[in-house]
Amino acid sequence: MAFWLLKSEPASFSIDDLAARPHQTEHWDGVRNFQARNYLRAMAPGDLAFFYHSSCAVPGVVGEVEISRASYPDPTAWDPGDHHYDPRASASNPVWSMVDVVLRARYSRIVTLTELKACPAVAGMRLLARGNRLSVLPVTPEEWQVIRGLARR
DNA sequence: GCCAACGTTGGC
DNA sequence: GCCAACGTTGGC
Repeated sequence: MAFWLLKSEPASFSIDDLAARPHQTEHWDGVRNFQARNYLRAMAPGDLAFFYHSSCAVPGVVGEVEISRASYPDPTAWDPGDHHYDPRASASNPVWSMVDVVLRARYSRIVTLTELKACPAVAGMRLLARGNRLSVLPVTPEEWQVIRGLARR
């Protein structure tokens, strides 16, 4: 079982939006970066991921989701009306993948990016690497425990 | 709104 | 295969 971090802009899709979904589940679609896609493909049902709010007033980890379905073709890639349409993709050549997630925890407070930067125990995490822009990132078991602990403070 | 960092594209 | 141009991400 592995740990991950999923970024989302709350103006587009927030953890509150996920909480409001039927069964609190959602397709994690629209990823159009190959490295991020490969991480999606490495996910297994039962894996856990932090839900991270980016490009907003207070960026940070706001909760946890569980991967409820392993990766499968992302049909938004060959929908010409979709914002993430990719002309290379088709039903026979999907190119892009997505997973399903289900909400597992909504933290009572945000573990802010500022706080993570100030925490030596997670100084090496991928999220904090210089110039990092990936929307799907691996998290180590140690980082998972530390951040989860911060959430309870 | 600015800017640094990065991935992708396309000319050569 | 190189590299400049461009688009995107995301913090500030």
